Amino acid sequence: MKKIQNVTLSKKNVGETVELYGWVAKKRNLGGLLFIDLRDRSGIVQLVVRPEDAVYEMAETVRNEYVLKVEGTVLERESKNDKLATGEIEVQVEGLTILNTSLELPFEVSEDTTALEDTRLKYRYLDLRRTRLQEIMRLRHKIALATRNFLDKEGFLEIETPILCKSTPEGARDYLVPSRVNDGKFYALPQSPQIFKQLLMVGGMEKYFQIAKCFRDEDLRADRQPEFTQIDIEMSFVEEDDVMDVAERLVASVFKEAKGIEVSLPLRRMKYTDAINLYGSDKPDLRFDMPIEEISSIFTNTEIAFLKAVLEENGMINAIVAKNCADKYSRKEIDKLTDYVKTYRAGGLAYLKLEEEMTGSIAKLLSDKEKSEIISALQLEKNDMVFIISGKKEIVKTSLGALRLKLGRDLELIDKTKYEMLWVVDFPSFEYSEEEGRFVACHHPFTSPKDEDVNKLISDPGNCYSKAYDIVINGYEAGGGSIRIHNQEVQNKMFEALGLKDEEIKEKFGFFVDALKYGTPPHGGLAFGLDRLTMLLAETENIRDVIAFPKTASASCLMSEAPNIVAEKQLEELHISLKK
RNA sequence: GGUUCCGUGGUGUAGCGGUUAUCACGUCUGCCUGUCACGCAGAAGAUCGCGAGUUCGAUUCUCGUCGGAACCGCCA
Repeated sequence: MKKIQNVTLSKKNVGETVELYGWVAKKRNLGGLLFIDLRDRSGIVQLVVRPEDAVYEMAETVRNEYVLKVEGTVLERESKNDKLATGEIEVQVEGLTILNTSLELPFEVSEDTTALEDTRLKYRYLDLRRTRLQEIMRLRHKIALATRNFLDKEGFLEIETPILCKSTPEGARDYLVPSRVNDGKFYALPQSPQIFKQLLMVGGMEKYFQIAKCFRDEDLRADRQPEFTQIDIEMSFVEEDDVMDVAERLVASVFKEAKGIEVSLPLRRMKYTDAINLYGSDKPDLRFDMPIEEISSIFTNTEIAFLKAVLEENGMINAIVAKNCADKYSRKEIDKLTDYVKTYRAGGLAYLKLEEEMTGSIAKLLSDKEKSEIISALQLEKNDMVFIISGKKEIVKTSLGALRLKLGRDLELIDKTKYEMLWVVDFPSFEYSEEEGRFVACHHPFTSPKDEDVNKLISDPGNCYSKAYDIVINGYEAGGGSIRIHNQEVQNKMFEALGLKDEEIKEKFGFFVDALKYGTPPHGGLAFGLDRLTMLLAETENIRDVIAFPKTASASCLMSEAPNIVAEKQLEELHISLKK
C-alpha cells in the first residue's frame, strides 16, 4: 500500500487499496451513510463510510479541518460528480486515524468563502489551504523554476548577494538594521542588488542572475509590498538589444512553461516619449487603443478664457475619444469622472458630444471652424464622446492617461484573455526635481546615456536619453533595466550633470566608483518583478494574492503582528533610545 | 504627508435617535442510507472596533483614536 495524492485516483484504480492523508473539507451525514470530502494539496476525493463499518463511530466524530489518515478501497461511484476531478470514484474507508483535530474555524476554508481579506490575512495559514491560493503558489513556483531553467541554459550563474548592506541615500527609503557590534551604525536592507550585481560584472562573472528579495520603505499600493521579489539579471559585453533579447525570451519561456501561453517575439518597442504622448503613461496598457490626441493648435484663436490662459502659459489641450458613447454619459457620471481626474491634479474635465449637433460643456463657445476642425482631427462620428483636459503637459498627460484606463475598464474595452507586451525604451536620463531644484537621475546615476547624447549631459541634460528599457505587460511595469556606464569619463560627466561634488560621490558611492576604475567590462541588465509576473499570470490585481505571507497597506502583518515593540534590553544592546 | 470609503454574533450582511438588532452561511442537538451548496426540525451565539461629546436616551449624530481598503504624493 502506498501513500497517494487524491487527484491521481481515477476509474483505473477501482478495486485498489490506497492510503490517503488530508484534511476534512466537508462532512455529509445522511443518517447512516456518511460522506467525507478529504482534501490534500492535489484536490478532493470523497470518502464513504457505512454504519456497518468498524470505523463508523469514529468517522461520525470528525469535524471540518480534522487531519486524517485513511486506508480504503477505491470504488466506482453509483452517481458521478463531474465537478470533481475524482468524481467517478470514491474511497470506502476501512482504516481511519484522526491525526489531529481542529478548533471551529474563523472562516470556511472553501473557494466561495465570504470572509474579507483582513480576516483571511489574520489566519493566512487557513487561507493558504484554499485551492485558489494553492494554485497561485504552485504557479509562482513554476515561474521561478522556468526562470532558473531558462537562465541556466543561457549560461547564467545564480549568485546570492548580501541582505545586510550599506545604506545609499539615493532612491527609495531604506529599511535600516542597527548594528550591535558597531555602536551607532546601521545596515540597510537592499532596495535591489543593483550595486552588487554590477560588481559581479567587475568580478568577471559575465552572466549573473538571482531571485532576490528586495526591500523598500515606501508607502504601499495594491501592486506594491515593502518586501518583494525580483528576478535580477546582469550581463557583460552586451548592448541594449542583447539584454532585451534574453529578457523577452525568458518571459516567453516563463509564460509557456508556467501557463502554456505562447508569446510571439520580438516584442514591439515604443519610445518613452511616444508612450507618454499617446497613452499618458510609461507603462501603457495596449489591450485597447484610445490614444490621447493633441488638439492645442485648433484653439489658437479660442474665445474660451480658460483654454486661452492655458495656451498662453505654454500648456496644452489634449483629448481622448470614447467611440459611440455619448448616450452613456449623464451629467452625474461626467461629474464623477471630473472628480476622478482631479485626483491627478487636472484642473477640470471638459467634454463634447457629437449628437445631432455638437453639445457639451464647451460646445457653445466653439466657433463653427473649431467644431469642424475637432471633428476632422479626432475623426468623430455620431454619438462619439470627447473628453478634454488642458494645462501643464505633465498633468494633462497623466490625468488623461488615467482617465483612458478608467474608461477602458468601465466600458469593458479590455480583452482580459489577452497579454499585451511591449518594451518602453529611450527613457530620459534626468528629470527635474522641483523639490531639490536640480536634475535627478531618472533611473540611477550609473545608467548609460545614449551614445549621441553623451556630449549633451552637461549642456542640455533635459534632452538626454538613456539606454534604459522597461518591459510592460497589460499596463504593469513587469521589469526594467539599462546598460550601465563603464567608461570613467562618461561617469564623471554624469555626476557633474547631477551636480554631485567629489566628496559627495565618495561618501555615497565610494567603493563602487572605485571598483569601476579597475577594468569594468561593458555591462547591463534588468530585473523583473516576480510578484507582478505572478499577478499577471494568476489574473489578480492584488499583490497580496501572490505572496504567501503578505503585509497590509500599513506594512504590518495581521497574522504575526509585525512590526512590534521590542524590549528595552534589546534596544540598549543596539545602542538605541526611542523618543518619548 | 494628503483624499475617499469601510468597521454590527464565528463569517458575510440588513438596519435604525427609543427594535426582543435583520437575514444567510457556519456551529451545536435530534431525525434522516447515495449525498456532493445534502435535506428537515430545533438551539446556542452580539461590549454594534475603542474613547469622549451632543441628547431624557447613541449601535445610529459629532469629534478623536485604532484597524482595514483604494488612490494622489512617494517608489533613483
